[in-house]
Amino acid sequence: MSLKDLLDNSKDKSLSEQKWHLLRQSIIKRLLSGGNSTIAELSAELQSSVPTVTKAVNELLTEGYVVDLGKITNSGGRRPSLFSINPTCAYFLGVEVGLTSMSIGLQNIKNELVSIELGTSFALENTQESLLKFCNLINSFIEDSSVEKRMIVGVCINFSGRINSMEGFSYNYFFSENRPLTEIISEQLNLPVHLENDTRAMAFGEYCEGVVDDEQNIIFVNYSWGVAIGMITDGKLYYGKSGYSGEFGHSTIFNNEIMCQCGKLGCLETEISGWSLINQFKEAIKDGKQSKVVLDENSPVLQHHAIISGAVNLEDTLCVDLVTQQSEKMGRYLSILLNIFNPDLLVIGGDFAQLGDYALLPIQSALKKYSLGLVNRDMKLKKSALGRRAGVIGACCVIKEKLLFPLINN
Amino acid sequence: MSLKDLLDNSKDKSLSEQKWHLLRQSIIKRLLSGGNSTIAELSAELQSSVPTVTKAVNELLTEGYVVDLGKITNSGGRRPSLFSINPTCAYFLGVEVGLTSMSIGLQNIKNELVSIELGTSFALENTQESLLKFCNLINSFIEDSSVEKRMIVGVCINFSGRINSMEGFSYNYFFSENRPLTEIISEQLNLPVHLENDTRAMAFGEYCEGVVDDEQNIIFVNYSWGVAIGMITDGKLYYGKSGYSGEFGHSTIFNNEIMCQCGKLGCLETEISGWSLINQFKEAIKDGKQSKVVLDENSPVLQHHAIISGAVNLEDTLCVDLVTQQSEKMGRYLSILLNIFNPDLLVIGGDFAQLGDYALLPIQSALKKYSLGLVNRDMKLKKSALGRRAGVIGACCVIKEKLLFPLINN
DNA sequence: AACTCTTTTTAATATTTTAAAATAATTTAA
DNA sequence: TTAAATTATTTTAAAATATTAAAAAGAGTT
Repeated sequence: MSLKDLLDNSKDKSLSEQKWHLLRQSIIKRLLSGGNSTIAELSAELQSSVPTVTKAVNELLTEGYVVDLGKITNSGGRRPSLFSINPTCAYFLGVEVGLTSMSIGLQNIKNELVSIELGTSFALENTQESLLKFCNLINSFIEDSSVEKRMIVGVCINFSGRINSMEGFSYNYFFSENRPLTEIISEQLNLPVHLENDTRAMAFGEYCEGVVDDEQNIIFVNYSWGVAIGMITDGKLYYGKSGYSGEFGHSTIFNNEIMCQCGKLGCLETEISGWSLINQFKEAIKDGKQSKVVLDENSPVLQHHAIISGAVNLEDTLCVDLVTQQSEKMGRYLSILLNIFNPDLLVIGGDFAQLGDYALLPIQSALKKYSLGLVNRDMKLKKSALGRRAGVIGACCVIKEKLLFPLINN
Repeated sequence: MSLKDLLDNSKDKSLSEQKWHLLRQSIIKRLLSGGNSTIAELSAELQSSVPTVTKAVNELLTEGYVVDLGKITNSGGRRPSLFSINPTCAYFLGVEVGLTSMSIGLQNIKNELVSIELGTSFALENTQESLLKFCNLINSFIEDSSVEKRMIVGVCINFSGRINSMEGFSYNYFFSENRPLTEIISEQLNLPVHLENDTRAMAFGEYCEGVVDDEQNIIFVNYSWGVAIGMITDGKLYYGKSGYSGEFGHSTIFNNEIMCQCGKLGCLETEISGWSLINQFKEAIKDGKQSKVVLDENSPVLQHHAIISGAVNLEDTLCVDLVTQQSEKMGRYLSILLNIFNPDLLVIGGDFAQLGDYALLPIQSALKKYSLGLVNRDMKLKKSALGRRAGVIGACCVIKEKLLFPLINN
């Protein structure tokens, strides 16, 4: 029993075999998206007769894809059996890689988190050794988990740098000119591998298991060290042509002379981002402002966390002022996106989401001020619900979506 | 023979009737999207046997939905019959309303323009009389056309003001609090009516019949009196929550003190738009600049056209300078959209598209300068192919899509 | 004119649906 | 409380429908 034959859509079958295969897929699809169902419900929705559906469900039952949850009560009459996807029939692995640490998580097919490991220390370098170390850490995680490796059907790895999801190439880290990185890692793990942009994965995580209810048009802002957005349009993750969409942080917005990490002048990130926050903090101290927070000169990332924590935990005036100013600016420029997208929901995620209302309220008021009323009234503003687990959970959801796509979109 | 029963998806049929209905729909769908087909092709793609498909096609043939185009040659063997949608089996009406004129067009189901009337003078006012006049003009157009009214299956009307496509309400023109405007017009025309944003319709027109080849992620810029964008994401027209998406022109971009037509300060339109072009022209004349163009003080819209025509037809230095400056600015701010969308294609439409390279080249160079290289390399920049017919043709395509949606998405 | 390739038709086979009967549980009424 | 009526699922077998595979037909090629 493996998902592979269920997903296999090769055409080396006779017509009636293909149709039977399609029916089985439709049942799985229905159970995945619509939750548990009775035979009668499946029959009505899949436009197949009760005897046919019964036969197919029994087949899936003995193969282990589906489990019988027992009889349920209804408004009189014979009680039907309720069927569900067997949650242990497939698992999905999600990995998030940072510069100094990585996180790994494992979910079953019902999106239930089986195991998660956040912030394992790992030095991301552009070497063969680093790549092997990376793969070994993942393999160890799998061995330590309670799940048999053969039950894992795929892996999604999030990178913050430039990657091409479609072709499986990574440009900033683990770069390899000839072969797609996915192929190399796949060889080490012996599992299908998909590369994903970290912000996009976070957005999808919030969509599947986070703060999103029924909203179908969503902008997720990853407001952290840098700034990027992930978009869900009409209920589908948006990629753009090559999967580079969402680079909001490198929009040329300001006429300042600050050089961005990307090399251009005046990017949004030069005034609105974790790294610019540090510069603003240092500038203020130089100007004689006082603060309870002392920065660790060795680690920029720790500095960024210290300022955010200074605002939310210590209520340090300077930190609060700085994040408020930034957030209001962020709101002003997010209003451009609001006017363009008319979204149902705007989610603030990333490290700045920890600030809660310190970030959300200035953003909200700036949105009110700068966006069109009609568009602003249509939208809800919320904070990420998954926090720092968003990336890993999102990765698990992404690889599930990718692998089950032929099944889900038919 | 009317499309209605073919589109009818009501569930008051037996299972086998429903399935048969679905097969017929699938054949029509295939012929609409994939072009003409033989029975063998249909059989392979629809996963039904040749005898079954033959029976269904023969049924559609006698009902008049499908026509036999005769035998075609292939690589030896018996020559198959090629089948096509009957182009006269359904017609779609598109209407574009401006403040002083309107345009109407009629297309058949194969997107062939049967009749078009551009720039019929009509004064758009918020009165009952104006609305009745409007409907009468449409009814006259239909009578004057060679097509029987009963063969027209729906109407799409484009407005430039705020409208809610989903609910059928118009806010700026023909406003009615209680009943959706679509309902009122529908009563007068005795046809199903859909309201659409003009820029979105233009974008869809270019997608279906204009400059778009196979691109699936497209930004269409309606660069005219105002500025708005229409988006196609993953091959589908994007609306947002209520259909207000695309309001790029009212993004707060500048820190100037110019009041926009929308009432806010610093909108993109205050420096980049047809109406701002007039102000810039007058300002320049006041500063002593020379120009061959003399503006008609009575009509702002004519002024706007005069300056654009001055640049493209007279090669007037001032006009060329102004549109070049504006276009470069436009390119700079479009680069934000590029970074966010990573589109395959950026289409410049609206009145400024008449400028050709006077507009396109400055936009292109600014895009190159301000957008991310990766994203810029992914994109093609093109000029609208449909010109001022984009709105009407787009409207026809939109109403066809709306009505055939259940058929197309199954 | 025979051969090859492909579509179309035909008839046998297989599958699915339909409808009726059986089962099972709840609701109502005596 | 108990039994009948009601509601709804499940099973069964007959009927309807679609598929398969073989044969026929059509059209070009050797």
